[in-house]
Order: sequence, then structure tokens, then C-alpha cells
Amino acid sequence: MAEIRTRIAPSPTGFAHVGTLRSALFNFLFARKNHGKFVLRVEDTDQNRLVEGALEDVVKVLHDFKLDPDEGFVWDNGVKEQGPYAPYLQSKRLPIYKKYAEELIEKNHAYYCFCTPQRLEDLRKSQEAQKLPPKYDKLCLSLSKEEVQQKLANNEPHVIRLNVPADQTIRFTDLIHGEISISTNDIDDQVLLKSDGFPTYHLAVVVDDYLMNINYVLRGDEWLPSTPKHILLYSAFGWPSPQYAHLPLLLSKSKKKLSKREGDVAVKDFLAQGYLPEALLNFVALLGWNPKTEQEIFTLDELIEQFSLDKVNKSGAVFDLEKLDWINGLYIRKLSLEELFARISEYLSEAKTAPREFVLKILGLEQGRLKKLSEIGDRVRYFFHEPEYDPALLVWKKGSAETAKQNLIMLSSVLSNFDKSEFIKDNLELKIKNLITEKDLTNGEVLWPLRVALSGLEASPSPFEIMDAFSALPGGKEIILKRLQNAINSLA
RNA sequence: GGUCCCAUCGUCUAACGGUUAGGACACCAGGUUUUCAUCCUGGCAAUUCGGGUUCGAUUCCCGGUGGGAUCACCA
Repeated sequence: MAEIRTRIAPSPTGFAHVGTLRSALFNFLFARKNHGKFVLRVEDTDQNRLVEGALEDVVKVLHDFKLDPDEGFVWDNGVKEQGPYAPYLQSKRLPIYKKYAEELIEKNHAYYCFCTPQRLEDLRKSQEAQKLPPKYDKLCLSLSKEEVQQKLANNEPHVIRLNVPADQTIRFTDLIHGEISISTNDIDDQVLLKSDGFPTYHLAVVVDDYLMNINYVLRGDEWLPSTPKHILLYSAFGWPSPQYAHLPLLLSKSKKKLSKREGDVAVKDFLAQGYLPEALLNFVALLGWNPKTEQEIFTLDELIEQFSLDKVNKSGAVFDLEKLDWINGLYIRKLSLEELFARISEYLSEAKTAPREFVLKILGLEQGRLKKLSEIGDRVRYFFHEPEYDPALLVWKKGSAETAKQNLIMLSSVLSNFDKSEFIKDNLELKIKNLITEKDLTNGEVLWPLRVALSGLEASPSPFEIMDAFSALPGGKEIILKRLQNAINSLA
């Protein structure tokens, strides 16, 4: 059996989006699972829509998500091509497409078309007015050989169109959808080579997939309607078609295809918000695929092990941010403190200047509470800046301002006698809770004001944890006492 | 509009033609807790409709309805 070869073929017309990531993942998984090759080819045939940096972004995303291609563009602190079928950049393959387009003309499977954009537009308008599907009317097919030669000699602008035969039925088996058939009467004479000499997607994808020995094409469902054109092309060339598997679309909340207009799509934006690559990957893996078990959390190796096309669904999947948040929180909790530190520094400017031990303690407190790394700054601001809050917040819901004040005074006096080495969470908890018992107080009336005095927040880690963290900071004890004093004063 | 695709809780999904239609997220309630988060328990919530086939349809077939994709010298 021939080696299985899949590819991801993004168009560098914008930053990599999650649909591309999901497509890349499935192609990658299928290739790895079957000991095949995963190829990255870049479809930059639309000169007008090229976006600066888009190629680099796709390559970087694949690398960040550990989906490095076996051939095509590799990440090397830059971008370079690598592999036996180079170039993998379609704009560097122009002569190839020209040659194959002309071959089709010789075989009468394609023809030159000199129609002006104006005529095409008029044609389309009149067809729409008659409620007919817009389709080229094959006018230029009736040109004589001499007329064509004359026009070419005159350098008249022209394209090359596929000559779609009438009254045939194109049938193929999609690995996900099953048997699909479409009449050639519904297929337009697609432009193959544009007037600027660049191929359209349809020509380029077929020629390159063939030349690069791609035998499994896993791509989004939006390509299903144009697959017959591609099959027609393979057949016109006399080449065997690859196996097709059309993946269910990723949908926005309103169930439309996920796009720039519909929902958030750029992978880099998700990363910027502090979604971990492994969490995002785990999440998109489950969109349209599932292992038929109840497992939901996977390593890449587990995905490779368990992936198969017959577990891919047919219907589109809504990109549900709430579930992504849950998965991301899970992955954040699985990180070691050192890993979390390394990943979070860009979201926490103080991480670079504050004592490492102090920051690690803080991260330890917040690790279980974060859904996205970007939330960290707001959550721990009180560790670096004196909190501002309404003094009324110091009063426990079942307590009074007076008891809050008395308890804070008591705590302040006790804590001021503590040795620095005593500011350890377990010790603080033991001592203070004993104190509460001795004095016949309740946890709430003591711990709530203490916690608010320290954090200024309605919700935060426990006061023992906060003080423990401060103890990792030179002068931490003084900060604690100062905050207690501020609280006492504010209650006066 | 033509063509094609699709259809189980709000969302992601599971269920050889026989299950009290299962799990997860979200949500709600309770437990733990000074608060929040975590964690544990419980709850709410679905087979689009109509015909067949069958002893029996979520499951197979047909039709309706609904949703989506696509119809460029964009991919």
C-alpha cells in the first residue's frame, strides 16, 4: 500500500484561524496514525489578498501546537522550505500550472476565453434576472483555432477555462459523507488559469496534490460542492483521484461558518488571551470528532493513537467558548508552578521584577482559579499595590463594624509579635484558629475582615495564604501590619 | 433561486433495531469553606415533523420542515 500523505494548504490571506488549526490537526493525526507524511503547502495564488506576515503566522502556529510538517515550510526562527517536492509555495510553481493548463487545451478539456469582465458581469446579471444559476455560456468555446491564435498573437487578455461536459454524473465516495453525486450540468466552466498567469485554486490544488502524491485530502465541508470540478480535472489529466474526507464546519454561536465576521477566529488572538496551545488543540480535536468513549482530555500522542476518520461526524460543530474555558482551566491547573511562571510573565509585568519566590507563591494561589492566563493581572493586583476598597466591605455579613474593628486590632497585635518564620500558611491557620476558639469567636467575624484588609476584595484566596505569600517578600510582615492598620483606621 | 450537505439536551456528543436515551460544558441546589475557586452530591434539560419497513425505530427507507455550505479571473 502506498504511503499515506496528507497536507494542510492554507492561503496566506490572513492570520491562521482555528478552522485551519483544526484541519491541520486532523490531517496531522491521520498521517501520524497511519505512519504517513504530513505536508504544508502554501496556496498564495491570489496576489491581491496576500497579507504580510500571514505565512509566518501559519508556520508559527503549527510549530507552537507541535504539528510540524514533514515537508513544506518548517520553522527555524524564520521560514524555510524543505522536502522532496519543493517548492511548496504555489507562487513559485507558475510554469508548472501553465504547462498543465495547456495540456488540457490540447486534450480539449479546456479552452481559452477572451471574454471581458464586463461581459461576464452582464451575463451573470441577466441570468440572475431570469432566476437561472449564474454560469458561463461557453461563448469562447465556439472560437475557431485561427481566431484563438489571432487573439493570442494580439496579446488579448485571456483566461483558460475547464470545458465541463454536459449530462454526466460525477460520483465519488467521501470518507465521511459517503456516496455523493452531482450532475455536470450544475458545474460551471471554471477558470483554471487567470489572466495574470496565476492558477486558480481548482487547478493548483489538483496539480499540486497530484505532483506531491497527496492521496488523502481532508478539508472543510465548504469544499464539498467544488469537489466534482477537481474530480473532473483528475480525470481530464488521466490521474487517479485522491480519497476525500470533508470535515464538518466549525460554527459560530449563530450556527454560521466561523469566519472573521462570525466569531473570534485568529489563533493568535486566542493565544494572546492566555489560552494554552495544548488546551486549544484538545478542544478543537473534540469538534467534529470524538473517541466514542467518555475521555475528553488527551495528549497529542493519545489523539494520534485514537484518531480515525470513521469517528468524525457529519454535522457542523459550534465553537463553544465556555467549554474551551473549562478545558483551559484544567490545563492551567496541570502545569507545574515553574511552567506557569514561564508562560504567564507576559501577562504579569511584576513577574519580571518582583522576587521569584513571591511570584511563585502568588501563582500557586491563583492557579486553581484561572480560566485564562490574561486574567492574572487583575486578580493579583493587591499583592503589588495597596488595595482600595469601601470600608463597609470589612464587615462580615453576620458581623458588625465594631467587632470587625476589635478583631482586627487583636489580630494586629498578635501578628506583630509573630516571628518572620511563623508566616507560614499552616502555622498561621493553626495559631489564628486556636485563638478564635480560645476567645470564643467565629471564623467568619475574624477571618473575613482580615482577608478583606489584606486583599480589598470580596473574593480572594484565604488570609493565611495571602500572608504566607507576603512572607516571601522582604518587608512582607510590615505590609501585612500596615494593611491591618489601614483597615482599623478606616473603621474608626 | 439552483445544486449539495446536515438534523439527539442551550452547546460538544454517546447509544449491533430492544437502554429508565448515557457523558461533558453551562446552569440550578446542597455539602466542604470566612469569601471565591477547586473538590464531592444531586437536579434541570434532547431524539424536528409525517408516513412507511419491523414484533419493536434515535437508529433503516421516503417525503415535508428547518439549518448550513456553495454557485468569482477568492481560497
